[in-house]
Amino acid sequence: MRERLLEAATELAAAQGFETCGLREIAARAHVSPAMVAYYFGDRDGLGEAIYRRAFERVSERVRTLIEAPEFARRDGLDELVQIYVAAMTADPWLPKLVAGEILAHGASPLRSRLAQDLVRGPMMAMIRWLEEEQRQGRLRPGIDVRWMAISISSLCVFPFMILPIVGGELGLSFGPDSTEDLVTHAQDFLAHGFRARSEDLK
Amino acid sequence: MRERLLEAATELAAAQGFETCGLREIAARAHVSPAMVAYYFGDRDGLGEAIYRRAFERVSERVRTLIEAPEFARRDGLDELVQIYVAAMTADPWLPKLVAGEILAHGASPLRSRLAQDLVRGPMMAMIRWLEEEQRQGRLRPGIDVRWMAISISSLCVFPFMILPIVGGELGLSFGPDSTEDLVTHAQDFLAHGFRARSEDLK
DNA sequence: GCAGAAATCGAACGGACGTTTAATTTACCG
DNA sequence: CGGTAAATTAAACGTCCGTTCGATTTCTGC
Repeated sequence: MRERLLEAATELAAAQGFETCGLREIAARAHVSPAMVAYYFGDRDGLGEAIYRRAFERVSERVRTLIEAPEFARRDGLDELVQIYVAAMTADPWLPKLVAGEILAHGASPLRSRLAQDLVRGPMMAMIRWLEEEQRQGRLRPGIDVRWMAISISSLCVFPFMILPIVGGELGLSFGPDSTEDLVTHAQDFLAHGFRARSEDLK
Repeated sequence: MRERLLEAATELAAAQGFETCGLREIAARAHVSPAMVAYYFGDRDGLGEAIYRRAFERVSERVRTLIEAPEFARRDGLDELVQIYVAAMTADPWLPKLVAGEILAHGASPLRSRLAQDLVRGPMMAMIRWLEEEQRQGRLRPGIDVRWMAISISSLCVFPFMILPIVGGELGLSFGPDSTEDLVTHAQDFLAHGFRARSEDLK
């Protein structure tokens, strides 16, 4: 039943934020009594810690696996990077909401800070190091701070998932596989022109 | 005292999310009794509506004013657009959190949906129409959907404000005027290479 | 200066929440 | 089969929250 509780809590936390959903609601969705939360996780915060830890570990694992795959280095890295990001977001639709919740969270929840740190020091640092190597080899434009590059890539791939549910309808960009494919294509094209080195950049 | 309540509630909502701060806390910060909320706004939701309406109206007004300014069309629009976005974000630091809260909000709060719609139909549509005109005149690369262009520009300028408080420390990008300036410079450079038409794009 | 209206307050109410506890069911094993 | 431990529950407890209400203060117009 522990796993059922984690699933229910994750779904509800993604849908409306963990802070706003009650223990009775979570327990009802998991078809157990609210007392099970105390039994398995000690208290409400324990459940919160558990679902955030599980979520971050899953995505961290996925991204790391993809970025360390042997075929990654051989192909066009930028295009691949976009696909990895977007694939991670579509696979776990609650991910952007988790990031959003992280922003809204109270100042210093030590657990969440640590989880965010793990995500940064792991996959994000791997990406930055890869960008550095690409830049050194002349495949990316020189003179750009790779940290800002990494942030821009994240922005292009993550933020649309936040804003599209709000503005997508008005813009005629429905939120489905089609739009996801368009996003990948657009981001790849944008990054190719924005970051990739060109003949005229090399003197 | 009505204004004082709105200010206090906005500050707290930006700091920790409106849902998580109590009426007594808001009232204490405004140096009034909790009963004043009911007196001026009916109930808690009324106060929530009021602060969101005020926030969206202010930013909508600011962006629209800037984008409709006569000197805007004459200068390099892309650079200007980045400055407008970043200026709006730094002027109202709670703005990214408001967007984040919008994402986490319960499915269908009709008010918030309407506010988001106003923001899209106003400033965002103005930006898209301007992009279309620039593209038609050959100053932006052809063949790119201007809607995705607009989303990318928003992403580059807004998302860093969400993610930097989380990962900035680890990356050595402190969150101050310096980093803001770097963000503007980087985004401008990125957009210039990514979207602006070049000689080799024109055949 | 006073009457009436507007503004503000303190205290209390009812409900929801997280948590605890004692009792009951279920599962395991000798 | 029986007994012990784990799992699960229903009910109750104390607390905090949003709200209400009657009383009190402050403003306003005559």
